[in-house]
Amino acid sequence: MSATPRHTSRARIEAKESSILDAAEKIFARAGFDGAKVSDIARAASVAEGTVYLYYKNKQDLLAGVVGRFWTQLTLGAEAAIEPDATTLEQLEQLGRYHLQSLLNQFEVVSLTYRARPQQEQDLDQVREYVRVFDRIMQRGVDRGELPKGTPMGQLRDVFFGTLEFSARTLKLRERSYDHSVVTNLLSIMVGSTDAAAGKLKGKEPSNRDLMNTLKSIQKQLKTVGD
Amino acid sequence: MSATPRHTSRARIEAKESSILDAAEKIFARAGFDGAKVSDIARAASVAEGTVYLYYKNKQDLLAGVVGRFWTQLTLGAEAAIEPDATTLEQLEQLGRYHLQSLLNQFEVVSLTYRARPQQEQDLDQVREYVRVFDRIMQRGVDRGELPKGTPMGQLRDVFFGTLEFSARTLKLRERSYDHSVVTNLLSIMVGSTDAAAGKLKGKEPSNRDLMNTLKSIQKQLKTVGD
DNA sequence: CCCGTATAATGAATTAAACTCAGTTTAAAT
DNA sequence: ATTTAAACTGAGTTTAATTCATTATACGGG
Repeated sequence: MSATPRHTSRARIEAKESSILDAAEKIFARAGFDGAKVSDIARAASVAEGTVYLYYKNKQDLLAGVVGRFWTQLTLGAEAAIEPDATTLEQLEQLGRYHLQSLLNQFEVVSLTYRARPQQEQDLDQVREYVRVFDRIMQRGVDRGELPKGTPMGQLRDVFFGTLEFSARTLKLRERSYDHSVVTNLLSIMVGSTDAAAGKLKGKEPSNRDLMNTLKSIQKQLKTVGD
Repeated sequence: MSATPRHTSRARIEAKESSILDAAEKIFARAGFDGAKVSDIARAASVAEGTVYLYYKNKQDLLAGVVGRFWTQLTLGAEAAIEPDATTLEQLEQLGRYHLQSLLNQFEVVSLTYRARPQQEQDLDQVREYVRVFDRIMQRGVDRGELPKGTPMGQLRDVFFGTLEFSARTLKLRERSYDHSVVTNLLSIMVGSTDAAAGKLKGKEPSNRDLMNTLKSIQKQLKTVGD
């Protein structure tokens, strides 16, 4: 008698919760957090206002639900977008493309992330989970010998996500659409630095040819954009 | 009779406005935007609640005032922190240090920036003004010949500010204090890419020695941090 | 198939806090 | 000292989040 749900199937409840989240996402994205009324969200979900509060403690918590689900889905999408057999560099490019494209496509929801919990409490767990996709790629790169042992992953993670996020804002601000060169350029920069570190840690002097190729690819990529 | 202020000196009014902003900054930083009550802000400024609304249309507008003043002061501080005669690289390092330190010291106010106006209307003008400090350094670097003519300033600006912002969040999250190596590593990466571009645009093959020095400096800096 | 009842849902009532505005005070020009 | 427009005040209004007493529903057992 303990494991028996006394009422209402799990599926039914989850469907309702999901429809509330759908409605909330729509209204929050349209009107922003302050502009969104819980009564509007309830109406959009075909539910009474009080029902929302059965599923979420308050409006902030509802926002956290929307944002959390978004990042969870993003994690799944990212994992699907990455080919397991590709090289580390290719995987980073796949993640970079996917990330930038997602930031642009769902700019409003991403923006809501920063309203979720300013810095109080534990940060959004789902965001941390997403970031691990990057960490896994890098770790595998090190394990495979494609990246030097001492690669500063934490630093590069901030470079990767920080740059993409600011690039997305810049693109939005200038009303431009997805631009693949942003990702390519970013990777050129990161690769330059990891290659450099790799050279030393492998203990062999890189040949002039190797160096020139690295630098040429960097310079080639950088040229395609300009300001 | 037109230019004569009929009542109350400008200085007096500006002092009051400033004291309201001081109070608002204190309360917003302490409690966050939603947690801050206008009545608390009014009390902290020794002013009636209605008076706040004589100076600011609403609570959002008050927040914009606080955030705007912050970035304006940041611009002044940045300009003071940069030695006019230093090389471009040194100036970038000075700006980077100053920026990261400011982000960490005033983390709460910086966070409020993103609540100010999600993406609606024109973005905070004062933030744009601040960003120009970076642009001026880069432009001067190009003019002086320290940076290649085709340096993609827009891209590098996103790398610079994006990385520093995410690094600041990471440091806060891990409860670490200012770490200069973050700036140094970032510059190594950026310099690597500009040097590469410079090599081509100057039309001369970089010597193996030059390349090795660039890469060694990058690798040296990267080594100091780790994850 | 119907009943009992625990769970889920409702929406009117409560509360909290942003915002307004009619009345009062103040600064400075005369 | 008087005048008066600008500044200020804070009680009252409004809006919207949150609560909770009441009603509806799902479903296991009879």
